[in-house]
Order: sequence, then C-alpha cells, then structure tokens
Amino acid sequence: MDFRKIDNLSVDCVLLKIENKSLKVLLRKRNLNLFTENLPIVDDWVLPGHYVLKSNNLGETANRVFEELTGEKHLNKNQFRAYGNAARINTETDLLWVRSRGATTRTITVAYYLILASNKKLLNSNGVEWFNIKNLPQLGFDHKKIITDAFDDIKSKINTEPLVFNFMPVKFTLNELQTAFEVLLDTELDNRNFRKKITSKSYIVPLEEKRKGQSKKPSRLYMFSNDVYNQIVETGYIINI
Amino acid sequence: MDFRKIDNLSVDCVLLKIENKSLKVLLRKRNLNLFTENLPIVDDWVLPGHYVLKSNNLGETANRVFEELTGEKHLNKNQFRAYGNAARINTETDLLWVRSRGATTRTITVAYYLILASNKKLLNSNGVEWFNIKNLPQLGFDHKKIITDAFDDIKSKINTEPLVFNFMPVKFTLNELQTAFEVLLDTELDNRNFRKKITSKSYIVPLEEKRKGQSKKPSRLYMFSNDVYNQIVETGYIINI
DNA sequence: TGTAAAAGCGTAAATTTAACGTTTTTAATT
DNA sequence: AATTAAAAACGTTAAATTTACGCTTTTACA
Repeated sequence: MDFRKIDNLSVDCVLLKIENKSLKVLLRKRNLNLFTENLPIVDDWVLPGHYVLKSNNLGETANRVFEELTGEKHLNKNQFRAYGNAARINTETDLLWVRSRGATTRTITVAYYLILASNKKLLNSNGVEWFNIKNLPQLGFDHKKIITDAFDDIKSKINTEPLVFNFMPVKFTLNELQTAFEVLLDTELDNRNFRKKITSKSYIVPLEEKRKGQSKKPSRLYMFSNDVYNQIVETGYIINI
Repeated sequence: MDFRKIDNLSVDCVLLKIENKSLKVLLRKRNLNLFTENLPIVDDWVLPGHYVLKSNNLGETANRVFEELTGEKHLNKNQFRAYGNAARINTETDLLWVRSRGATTRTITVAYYLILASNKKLLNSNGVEWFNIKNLPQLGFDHKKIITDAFDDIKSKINTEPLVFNFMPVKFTLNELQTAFEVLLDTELDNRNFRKKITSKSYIVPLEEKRKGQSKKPSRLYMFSNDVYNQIVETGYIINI
C-alpha cells in the first residue's frame, strides 16, 4: 500500500439529501489563517474531497470520503464527471489553498455524488454543514459548477432510474415520495394522480405498518423492492423524444 | 502555450455511427515491433486518444482527437466518465505500450464520445477502422469497458435528449430515424405507429424535398430543428419511474 | 407491363394521463 | 365529550396517447 498522494488528482464528493421540502448539499468549511501581512485569508466552503493515493482507485477514494462522513461502507455512489481545465484553479485564494496542501495547481478532480435518505444522520459533522442548493454560500474552485452538474445528472435520471428511492428511508410514505419528486423536478404534482401511478407499480410494495403521530391520519408505509424492479424495468423502453 | 504532456492524464474518444443497421465504433490499430527477443509484440486495437498537454483543457484535448479524424471543429462531444483505477494498466502489452510513450503506468483517462452522422466521411482513415459494436476485436487497456459505458450512456439519454439526431444527416427520412432507434434500443418498432409519433413532433420538420432512387417509392426528407426543440421540451417532464 | 417492396395513410380498441370531487382518520382545540 | 382541521386515501370521467392492426401509393426492376 502506497500512501503517497498523486499530486494532481483528487476526488470531490457531492452529498445530497432532502429536508424540509428542499434539496441540501453538504459542504466543508475551508479556512486558512496566515498571520503574515497582505495574504488573503481563505474563508469559504468547498465540497468534501480527497487527493487520490498512489494505490487507491477513484471509487475507493470516494468511498473513503463518504465513509468518513456517514460511517457506512458500500454506499451507492455515482461518478458523474471529471474536471481538469488548465485554469480551473486560478483565484488567489484557491492557489494559496492548493499550495498549502502541497498539490499541483493543475489538479484534475473526478466528481461523485451520493444520495442520502432524509432520516440519515452524519457520523461526523465537524466542520461540515448542510446548505439549501438554492442558496449556496461562497464556494471555492469550480465547486458551484460541480454541484449544478450533479443536480442536472440526477434530474436527467429521475425518470428512467430508481434514483428517488435513495432519498427515502427504507420505509416511506407516498407523500414523502411525492415531495421528493416535487423538490427534484421543481413542480407540484396532483396527489391523487400521483398515488394512482405509484401504487400501480409492483416494485413499490405497501406494508402493513403505518406511521402514526407525524400527521393527522396515520399513513401507510411502503418500500421499494429492487429485486422486483430489476425484473420489470426491461420493458418500458420505447421512443419518447 | 506549454506543449509538454501531463504524463498521467489522457483523453480517450469513442466515435460512433450507424451503418447497415448496426452501431459502429472507430478503433485505432496499435502495434509496436521490437526486434529484441522474448518481448511480446503489441498488435491490437485501442480507442483514439491523446495525452493532455500542460496548457490544454480536457475538452480541447478531445476536440483535437476529433478534429484530426473528422476535419471538423466545434463538434458536439460528450464527456461521460473518467477511468483511473490503479491497476487499470496491467497487462504486459499495455505496460510496454505506455512505457514506449514515456507516460506513467498509472494514467487517468477521461472519456468522450462523439456521434457522427451516417453519411459523414472521415478526413483521415490511416490506421483506423470501423467495427461493429457487437463484434469487437482484441482491445487494449480497459477500452472494451469504455465503449460499453459510452453505449449505455447513449441508451440512457435516447429518450430524454435529442441525441438520435446526431446519428442522422441534416436531412433524413423517417425510416432512417426508425432504424437508428431500432439499432440503439435493440428492438423492432411498428412503422405506422413510429411515423405517427414522430410526425406529431413540431421539431421534426417535413421538407418539400424527396429522396429518389434509394428505395422503391421516393421518401420525404425531414430535419430536426433544435430551435423548436428548445422551446418545447421544458414541458414533458413528469414522473415515469 | 407486371411485380415487389419501401413509403405512406387510416381506424378502432386499450391503456394512460389529467383534472377534478369526496370520504376517512387522527391530533389538536374547545 | 364534541368539534374541527388537515393529511391521507378513495373514486369518477373526459381527453390524450399507445398499440395493434388493415390498406393504398409510388417507384425500381425484371
């Protein structure tokens, strides 16, 4: 195992969840205090990430980031794009930061996103914070673009892959699922039609269990069956452009 | 302009087209003849690609590859994945090849695909050849995986983005379009229903022009209007999972 | 001149979507 | 203990779309 960093290759991670009817991204506080004169002080937010170690794969590096934050292994991450423009790191702040890490100013980063269930708690919240994706703070590097690209990727897949269910706890209500769609697609959906459509799917399985106390009338819980989904999906695949 | 290579970063390009009712990929012959004993001779196929130069962006590098082959600038390429596993380059052949190029054995490659219209001729066909994607020759590195990933990406987008039209000449017949869908989705489509669906789209514009001689009855030509498409598409975006 | 085959037009049943109204069940309030 | 409000759930109907077909037209070619 070679623990040296590849000094021009990093992995950045977009963690996402839905909370209070909005989509949230996890960001890490970046600060660098230099007590010498004139130098700008770095004080903004970036995506959590790591440089890739000589004997780590890209996916392993992403796993490391995700595990440190969530405490879980084998997460269902998604690589969606690489960023490697020559001038990607060009503000004084970013240059300072990169040099302080002993890395190259031409760094290629491979970006992954991970969708968390809304009831998921972080293992380690030191220096990180959830932000509404519609109201991001000052971000370093090209991380704003990376977040936008992650979101776009999710939106483009939401209708053809069972991605939404990653935002759900194992057992969820139909209204929670509806909210997820509404947040992601940024529309309102008719509740009655939504239910009809969803309950017609064999892979969304109603449970006997109900959830009481959270709303007026107790709501039935459902779960997503990946097994059933994989049997079914092959079919519905005809032109729709 | 710094013309030195970044010795662990390359761009690989998947060029695709439809010909004779099948999907073709462009590959480059890779051979290395060493006249010293025992060393294996490299003799297989790889995707066209380039190392990234110090002052080139990733996209610029891809453009360079595409331009060299097609003679055209400003092509509508698509970045779809990065490959950077530590053991990505591990066969004797691949190691030999990489060393002969003066590059690192841990090379990260960012992959792009470009869809060509079926009537498009290459500018430069030296050492390259089109292969049916269902019948690929011996491939170097992880290029088989890269091709599969490119194809999967296209399939996943074919229903939500106007990708098919890139496979078409500017003016095309409905049957050509149908063939493209059939090849990409690997199904047969009912011609009468297909026509009905397609001709109902305002962005697929019928022309006065007809093409004679290629089939029995002359066929009407259509074109895809990107302008109209961009006006329309925003709507049809409701749950479909 | 006849014929084969791609190109094209048309219809009817089945399914899905869209747009609504109504009822049930609990938590909170009086 | 009765009342009320709101989420949860069930139901109906018209419109639109899809599916599964039958049939006609126009040319190239023998």
